[in-house]
Amino acid sequence: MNKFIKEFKDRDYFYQCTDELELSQLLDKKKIKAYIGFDCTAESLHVGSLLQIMCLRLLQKHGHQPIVLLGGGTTRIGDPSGKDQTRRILSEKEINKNSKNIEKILNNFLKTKDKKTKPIFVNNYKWLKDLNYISFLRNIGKHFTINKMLTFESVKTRLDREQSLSYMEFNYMILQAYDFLELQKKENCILQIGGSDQWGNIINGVELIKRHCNKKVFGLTTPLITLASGAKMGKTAEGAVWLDKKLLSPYDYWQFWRNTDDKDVIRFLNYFTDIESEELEKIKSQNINDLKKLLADKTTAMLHGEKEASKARKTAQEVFSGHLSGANIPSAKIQISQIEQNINIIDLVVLSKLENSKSEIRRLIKGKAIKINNELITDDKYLVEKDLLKENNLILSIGKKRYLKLILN
RNA sequence: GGAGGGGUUCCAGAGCGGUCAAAUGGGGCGGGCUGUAAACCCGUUGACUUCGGUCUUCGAAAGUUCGAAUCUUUCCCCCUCCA
Repeated sequence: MNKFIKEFKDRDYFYQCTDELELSQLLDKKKIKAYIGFDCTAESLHVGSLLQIMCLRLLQKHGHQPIVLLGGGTTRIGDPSGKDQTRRILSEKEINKNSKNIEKILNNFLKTKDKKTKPIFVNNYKWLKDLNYISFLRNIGKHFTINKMLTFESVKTRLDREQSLSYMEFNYMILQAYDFLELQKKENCILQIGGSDQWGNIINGVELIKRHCNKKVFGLTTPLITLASGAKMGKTAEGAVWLDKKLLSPYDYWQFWRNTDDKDVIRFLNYFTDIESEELEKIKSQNINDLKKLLADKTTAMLHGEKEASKARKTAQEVFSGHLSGANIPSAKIQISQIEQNINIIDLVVLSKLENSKSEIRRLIKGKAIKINNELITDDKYLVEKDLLKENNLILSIGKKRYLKLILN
């Protein structure tokens, strides 16, 4: 078996392939270009896309060149797969902004000095925006039968539930197939990878290319990753686990991985780090908490860099050791003009922006959650002395996980 | 086109003239236990408060009433069944 395919399987990225044997043989013979599409519905990617990103990294590792397709054009249509309702249509401006940001994030993971595996970024808006309707129907549309399109899962579920599926969305799969065709012609791309929900769309592309230019290309899908709790990877109740430090700080990202369920740790080390399987085999019986730290270090470094990862680790060490020196605690500056003499604890918390509802802060105080320099505050009328603030070593904490050093400015 | 059912707080879902800031479950948050995990237990979950209360919420608007999430009217949106 080809090495890329082997590792792809060892890491459990494998779900389905259009022709595994032939693809494997082809990969043995030459280096290829493969693509994954990312839609631009949100301003950033979240960990739900991480497995896809890991696939691109794996391609690079084995000397193949990844193509990142930004769905600037298709996002204007909206993929009905896995959606039971039409998505909100985004404005052109939003989509452009999103695609730029997503490109930046992906580049964090994929940047390399090796020219041969340097990621190629393309935006399908480039070729979709000027499509001529008549010629598109004649050249591309003729290869699709409605009979077949109606059998696709994404279409079927909508129709079964009598939920409307607009003609616009119905066309999505044709456009995605057309993307593959374009990439095949322009870049000689011969493989599309995607999540298992993309299988139908991928197949369409493979078939279109076969009919249109009588060429054989391949599709490969990854399984849907779920947490031990059964929840989908990527979204928590507070929101998505973003891969953008403006939306989720490196520290919080590190914490996300540090708090992985015991049952998921080995699996995730395999999925989301570059640790080789022999290596993983050796370390997997180590202390579970050390493994979680390793997972957090590796994943954070991959996205935000080594520096941020070790910073996050140090912060965590200080916060959870119980010995606060303040050296590694995140800090916030407070305008001196906002502080008149001594300040009420509630107002101080609001100023710190750790929490902005005064009712909530009162509740937290009642619930023994708020501390100043590790001293529990039990009275919501407690006054914090201004002098204490002046010394710049006042550490405010809420619960066990939220800490902030306040600095007078 | 015909008949019916519904829109409730983060989500699901009760309430159907006052005792409703609204049951219950999930989720979140906080506390306990522990290992920053899981499981479990407890508390809490609209905002503001001088802790007496005050203000804003039950699709939208108008109305009936001392009093409306609950009744009436209009509008908007969803769903189910039949053609």
